[in-house]
Amino acid sequence: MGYLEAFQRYLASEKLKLTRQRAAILDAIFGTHGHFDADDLFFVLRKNGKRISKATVYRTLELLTAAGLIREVDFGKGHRAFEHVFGRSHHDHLICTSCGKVVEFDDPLIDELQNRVCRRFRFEPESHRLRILGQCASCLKR
Amino acid sequence: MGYLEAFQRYLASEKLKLTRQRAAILDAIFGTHGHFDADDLFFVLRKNGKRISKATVYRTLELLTAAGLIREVDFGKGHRAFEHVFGRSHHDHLICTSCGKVVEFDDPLIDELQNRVCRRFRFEPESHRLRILGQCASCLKR
DNA sequence: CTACGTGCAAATGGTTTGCACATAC
DNA sequence: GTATGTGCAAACCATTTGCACGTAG
Repeated sequence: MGYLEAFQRYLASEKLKLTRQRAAILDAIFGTHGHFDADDLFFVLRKNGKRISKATVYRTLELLTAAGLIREVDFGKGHRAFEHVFGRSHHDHLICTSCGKVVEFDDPLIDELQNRVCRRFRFEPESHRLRILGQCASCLKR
Repeated sequence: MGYLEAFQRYLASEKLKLTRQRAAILDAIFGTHGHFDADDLFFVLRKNGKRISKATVYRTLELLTAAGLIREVDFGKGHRAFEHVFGRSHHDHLICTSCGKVVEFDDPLIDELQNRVCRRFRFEPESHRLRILGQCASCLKR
């Protein structure tokens, strides 16, 4: 199942419509890799000749988050960034505090930790967000 | 060493001054527990008869973060929240996605994980932020 | 004394919203 | 046909900033 189909299912289940704007935004998102924000998307769309208002971009980002196709990530800064969820496996982030480089990683230890902590406090685990901060090899050399 | 002394040291090292406003903000912060934002602080100060402008509150929060006495935490929402660092040991957060309750925890496994990941990607670890999301016991009962 | 700090009010900037018009189903 | 969606511009709102005045060291 592709991302478009997944989105259509969500839209149908909520009695919402698939518009040309929403399809274009979806393509723009899954046509690129890595993290993006509303502004990035707005300019990618414009470069492709799609003139879609920022209001619509924001509204669609919210929709896609609710649909579980993307999720919000937070690397500080003063604005929101997002990343793909659909078609991607779980991962966390390692961030260089000097140059801002972001490396994605996955380590099974985190699940063990998550379960242990949840058991201890009687929570039902859903997900987690782990950011490790440090300096990358090239920044260390300088 | 108390938090005031720690702050004074930082100020002196940066050739900055300890004003009555800064002292009042510091007291307001360490006189309460838990997380807070600029607005909370502004109203606590006002309740105590201290009329300090929000601009100064924001400027002081930045200063205290730089001094390592507090740190920014992020629980979503559209604004910044902070928590004490001074006098507190390291911990991470377990957050209930239903009621928003925040539980602080510490588990040594996270250090092992942090070191392992950093070794793998040749990073020098500095710190991490882990949030585990789930449902708390009382929300599960409902 | 004088460099640093404060309050005020205005500016900022990402995000949201009201509304008239457009369109998917 | 009609409920939903879009574009636009205005509104929002937390945060930041310029500037004249205040004050710690």
